[in-house]
Amino acid sequence: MPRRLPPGFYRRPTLKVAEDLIGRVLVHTTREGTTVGRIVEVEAYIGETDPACHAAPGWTPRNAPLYGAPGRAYVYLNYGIHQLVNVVTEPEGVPAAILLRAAEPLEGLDLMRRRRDRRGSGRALERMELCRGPGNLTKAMGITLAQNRSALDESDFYLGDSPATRGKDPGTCDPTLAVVGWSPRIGIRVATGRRWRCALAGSPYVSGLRATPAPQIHHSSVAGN
DNA sequence: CGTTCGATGCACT
DNA sequence: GTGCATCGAACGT
Repeated sequence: MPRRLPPGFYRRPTLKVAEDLIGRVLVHTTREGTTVGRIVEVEAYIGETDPACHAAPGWTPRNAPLYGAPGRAYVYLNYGIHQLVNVVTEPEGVPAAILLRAAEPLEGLDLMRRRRDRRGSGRALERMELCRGPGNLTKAMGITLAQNRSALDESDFYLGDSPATRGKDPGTCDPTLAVVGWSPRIGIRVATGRRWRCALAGSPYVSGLRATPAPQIHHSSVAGN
């Protein structure tokens, strides 16, 4: 079993946490079973001065989790349909979070398919499609608004150290060796100059491959643990 | 390939 | 009333 990342992991500069998150595993256990995915794509939303951050208008009941303790989940409803999951970063009081956008499915693929399966017609989803995109990821992993504010060091869903395996599939690797690229965040019309989307270079599990410019490779090896 | 567009719910003005 | 940190079906080329 993966080891949970401690709250201190999240109580750091958000861009650093974002980079460190690539290659970690997301685990969620429910009555239905356990699903595990390796994080390959995230986006940072930092502070009231970031116009794309939900904290831009200042504190509200909705965005309150952003101002709370790091290492907790911020889940919200998007477009009335999709539930998007973030992890809160920075010291308490600094509103910032990281949106989980895509993962490489590792365990519980059948359960993911059942959760994703759109009613009626449809071929079986490929592994690559199960957790690609923030709305798809939460659906496949069974994450809902019920997880809002939950503490990842004691919740039944959490982020952890990745298994030691690496390099079996294209674009997969250990977080201590992850080569990441930075690009503009997807789906927003403001602050497009901020390249705060971080993805595992070359991963086929990343979303928006057609829609966005290739991530800029800037670096690097991330200090593990 | 590509682009458009409807579904859908809620926070905030 | 407006505008989303989206998705995928349905079309056009």
